Amino acid sequence: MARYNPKEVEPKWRAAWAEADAFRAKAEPGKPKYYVLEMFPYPSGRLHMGHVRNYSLGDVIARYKRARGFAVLHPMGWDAFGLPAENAAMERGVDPKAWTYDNIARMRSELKELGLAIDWSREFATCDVDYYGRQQSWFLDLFKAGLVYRKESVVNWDPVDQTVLANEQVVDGRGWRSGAPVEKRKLNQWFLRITAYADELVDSLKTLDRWPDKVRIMQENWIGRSQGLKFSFDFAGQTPAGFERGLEVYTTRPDTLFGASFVGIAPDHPLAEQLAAADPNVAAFVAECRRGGVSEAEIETAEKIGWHTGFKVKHPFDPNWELPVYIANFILMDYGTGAIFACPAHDQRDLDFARKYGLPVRPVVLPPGADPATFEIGEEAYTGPGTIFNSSFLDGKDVEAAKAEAIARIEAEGRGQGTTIYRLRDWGVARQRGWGCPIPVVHCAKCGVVALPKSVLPVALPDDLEFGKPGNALARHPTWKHTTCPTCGGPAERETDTLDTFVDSSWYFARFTDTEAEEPISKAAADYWLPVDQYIGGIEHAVLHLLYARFVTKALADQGLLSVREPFAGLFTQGMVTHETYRKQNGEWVEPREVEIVAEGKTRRARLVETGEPVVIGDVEKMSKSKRNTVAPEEIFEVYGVDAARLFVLSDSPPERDAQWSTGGVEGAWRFVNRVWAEFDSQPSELPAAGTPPGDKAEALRVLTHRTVKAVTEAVESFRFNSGIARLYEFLNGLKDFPAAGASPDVLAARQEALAAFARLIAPFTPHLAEECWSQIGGEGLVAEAPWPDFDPALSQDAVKVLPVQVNGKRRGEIRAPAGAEPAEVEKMVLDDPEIARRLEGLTIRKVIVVKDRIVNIVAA
RNA sequence: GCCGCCGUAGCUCAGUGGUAGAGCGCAUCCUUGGUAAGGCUGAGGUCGGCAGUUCAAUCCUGCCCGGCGGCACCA
Repeated sequence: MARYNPKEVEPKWRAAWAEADAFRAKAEPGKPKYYVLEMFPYPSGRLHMGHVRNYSLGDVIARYKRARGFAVLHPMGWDAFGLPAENAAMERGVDPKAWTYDNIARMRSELKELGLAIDWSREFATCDVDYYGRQQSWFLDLFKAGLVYRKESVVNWDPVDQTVLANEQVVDGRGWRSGAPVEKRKLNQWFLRITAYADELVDSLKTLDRWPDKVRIMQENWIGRSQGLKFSFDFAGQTPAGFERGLEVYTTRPDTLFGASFVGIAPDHPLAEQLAAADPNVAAFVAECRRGGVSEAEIETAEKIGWHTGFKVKHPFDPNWELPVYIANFILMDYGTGAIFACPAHDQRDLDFARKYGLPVRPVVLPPGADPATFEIGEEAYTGPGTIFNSSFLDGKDVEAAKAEAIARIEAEGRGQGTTIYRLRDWGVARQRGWGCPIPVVHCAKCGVVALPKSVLPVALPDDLEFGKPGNALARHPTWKHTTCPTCGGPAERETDTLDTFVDSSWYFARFTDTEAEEPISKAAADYWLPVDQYIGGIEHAVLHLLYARFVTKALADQGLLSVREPFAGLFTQGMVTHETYRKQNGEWVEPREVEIVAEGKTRRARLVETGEPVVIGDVEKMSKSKRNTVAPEEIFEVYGVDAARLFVLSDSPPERDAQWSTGGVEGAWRFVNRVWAEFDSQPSELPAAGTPPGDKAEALRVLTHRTVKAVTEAVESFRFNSGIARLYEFLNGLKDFPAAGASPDVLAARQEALAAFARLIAPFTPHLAEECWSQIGGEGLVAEAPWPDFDPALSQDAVKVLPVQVNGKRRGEIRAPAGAEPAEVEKMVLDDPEIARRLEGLTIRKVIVVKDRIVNIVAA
């Protein structure tokens, strides 16, 4: 008997797939198409377990859909621009371009080793000039359409990475990559007008029914649409300079206008700045407001503080009612108008503030069932539904009706307007970095900012950028930026900012549909393949990449480059790969490979392989370099083969949850691979002639086979790969009851059927093993090109059912009945059964419940 | 605070309105020409807690407890 040797078997089949060009995507009209895509990797240099999991998941889908007769597109590329290359350049003096392409070469070979059913002919990297040049082309289209603009604004500046960050890239006030506290800087910046699509980005989330709710909710929160009212207060008495037209505020609660107590402005509101310039005390207060931290915890606990400006405004519905104007630290300049009217009774923040400064608290929304005479607000604002009272013409209305009425009244008086506002900001896309896609515009002293004509594209990066020191290598290049203005022919300077790498990844899926096309996107190919039917990646991109890609798709559709308005019809967010952590007594982290686990009874202890020094087993955490709890895929491939690694990572947990890597687990998968092979190896090549009628035993095996096909098919369809694999384990265990040695001809034939199904069922998970097994039993061609097995519904269930019999809900016996037996018939069988009868002695039968093919319950007393 | 997910064997996880399952680990035994291995058998579970619906609840409903994730001074 030959031992299974993945080191020989696996490369052999990869070569066979390449030889057959098995995974080339071909648009075939009349055949249903399926586009499966995993988020493409950043070429950091090494494949990690997260990649193994991500791409194995996608590969299961790709192989399964192919077996199901779909024309499948499953491509691979590289998200190749970005800072790590520049950092490597600075640290090690290498060229970012060479570094990146070297990494790509290494990772490509590692990915190929995984045996993925990928059409490698479509591979590209975003740093290929063929790619980013075409990105510049559609960037110019958006420019022309007014979706790109430049403005001076306060931006997030990452002092470590020395670049601007988009709002989405600032997490808890820190740069998402560097972790450095972000500074505010006023810069000329390039923006993409994502807010023009805010409504559609929210509204069409509803159509993405194959996206996780979680991601849709996160995007909805991020866009943060709210309907409300913008209106102006007139000043009473003294009017500050520049505010002759009043003080504009935004509110979502115009129904509570009669509960107004004061008006608040943000510390960096123009009025506050004006006052601060004139009065050092105000300036000191504003400075104090700014000192507050930016983290959630700090904001949470920050006390509300205010400064009474001395100004007063008139209530819009009662000119004799005057409200004081405060500068308050809890008001944000970059939301709404940076000014609010406060209704303490129905807003907690306003209430905290009002209590502190002794301002009136007047309830105007009466909760259902409350008595208007006695209803009072304590330390908790009432924000629920109710009936408006104490509110003149709004009295008696519910909250929604009162909102509409208040807005109508304000609009009629010309004081303001019902408005929808968003938390979403336009996307700042310029980065002051050299290793990125150049923005195709020039600055001309005479003509200003001039977009280049498409005829001069691509604007390629120079090959001799100098990355040895911090800052923008493109800006300091001696000659690159000097050019001529396409409008006037005079001297001009190229824009030296490059595009955010999220721009690169916002359309790559469309380019994959035809990587040869002259134009950025081949309309015909995109129309055939898009949208991506199944997109797979990490949850960390829920509001970054996934939002940008949706926006760019819509914008490109409006420029006529695409037909779809949503790029990803189905989204799956997979969990992370985790591992136990280990530390020495001195607290130093230790890698799993340096540790051996010893079981002492039921407790596990760890020690260093080298010295035997005891090691503390810590928490299970995401594999990371800092905790040193990583396991290198190539070392696993070397020992157990690729299939065992794939199998384990797919079988360990549901794909959306974290998977915990363990040596024991991968060893279990490896043993499974060997047992599968042994089972196939034991099948004789001489088989009985077809048509041998199956006896009971053969029939039982056929039932097992067909049930397994059904269960695995359903599991794969619903992304429960781990369940599917669990069924395959059970299938293999079940096969042991039907050994080839000494089997009768009919059983041997049933075994052949079982194995033929088995090879095809494991093909998406362990493709190399599947080929070897398929070939062993004389399967035709490659299993990668074989159709998915069908199941016979009649065989996927038993002919004879074992029905448990309960008496008063407790199991008291069982009977065997033909499948589909009628309740009356079953009842008779049960009551005739001597064992059951014994159980019922002395009891009166009240009721007999027969659930067809399931169970019988006798209620007796 | 709001929203979402999770709680089943020692561990990692399947599963189902009716009989509780896999891998790993553990124990017993077998094999010793698959051997830095393989196989047989087995033990181990109030299915987080309480209540409700039901003939019957691990599963449905409600409340509670515990863990994880996202959002949040957004007017």
